[in-house]
Amino acid sequence: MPELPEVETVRRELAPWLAGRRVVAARRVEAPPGPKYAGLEQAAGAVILAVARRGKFLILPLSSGRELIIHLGMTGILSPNPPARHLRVVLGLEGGPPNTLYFQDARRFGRFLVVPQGDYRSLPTLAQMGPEPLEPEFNARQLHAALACSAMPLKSYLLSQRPVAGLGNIYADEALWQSRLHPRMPAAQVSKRQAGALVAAIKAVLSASIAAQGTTLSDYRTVNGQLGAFRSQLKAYGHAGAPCPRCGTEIIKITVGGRGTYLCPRCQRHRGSYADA
DNA sequence: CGCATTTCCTGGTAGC
DNA sequence: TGCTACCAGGAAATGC
Repeated sequence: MPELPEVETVRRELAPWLAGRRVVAARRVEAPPGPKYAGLEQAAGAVILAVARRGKFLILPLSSGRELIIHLGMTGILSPNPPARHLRVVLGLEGGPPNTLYFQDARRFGRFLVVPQGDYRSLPTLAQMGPEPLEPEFNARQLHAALACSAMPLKSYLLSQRPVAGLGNIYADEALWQSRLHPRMPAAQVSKRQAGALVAAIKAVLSASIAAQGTTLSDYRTVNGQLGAFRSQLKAYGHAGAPCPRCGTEIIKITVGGRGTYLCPRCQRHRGSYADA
């Protein structure tokens, strides 16, 4: 599932290819009209000025004063080669090959739409998004203050994208394991010191995954069609029944906010009554 | 307003 | 083998 490291990997591959190119055609394929592809056709005729990223969203400013917004959802794949199935969008580009961008999305959770620059009224998560985790603005002071105003379980609040951008189920679990924090701990109970540990863990795990071109569990591919190699470095996610790499206790799987959640019940304890089952 | 629940969608897999 | 049932999950919509 594409989270920040996967989207950043895709962004780095797309940028040298797409920046400065004019879009000559933009059309939906095998996908019903709707908000997930709103205004897509408006991309035609405009030049792509840059390929940026905010959290898990790709943002491509256009010369027309609008922005092309792409979210890969769970199974979205961008490629210069046509997919065998589940093609949703084709973007034709001016100039020599490769000059076609294909968007494949089996489960249709992805988005590919055009909005006026900065107008994120149809994208509330993007509009309320917290700081980029790899920027200096994301630090212990900032995170501690952001967490202080939420009664949600820590992991659930991280997934909301409001305290920090870009974390999904995999990297939230990995960062919480690394910083030894329990995912069910109320966000507001995180101390300044714990916030510092969590900031360091988030920066470390995301940086390491970007260096490995992300994590492929099943669907994710880079634009070049390669697999992300970070899977072998996961410590907690997907490791139920395996020994914790730090203490040897069995990693367990619980549900937090409806999401499958992996943790070490020994390393990630906290005061209070948050049972692990 | 804030948080919880439901919805979208289909490949993969467990169970029979 | 082939069928049904159910799970996975990011973000939006809906409910309370």
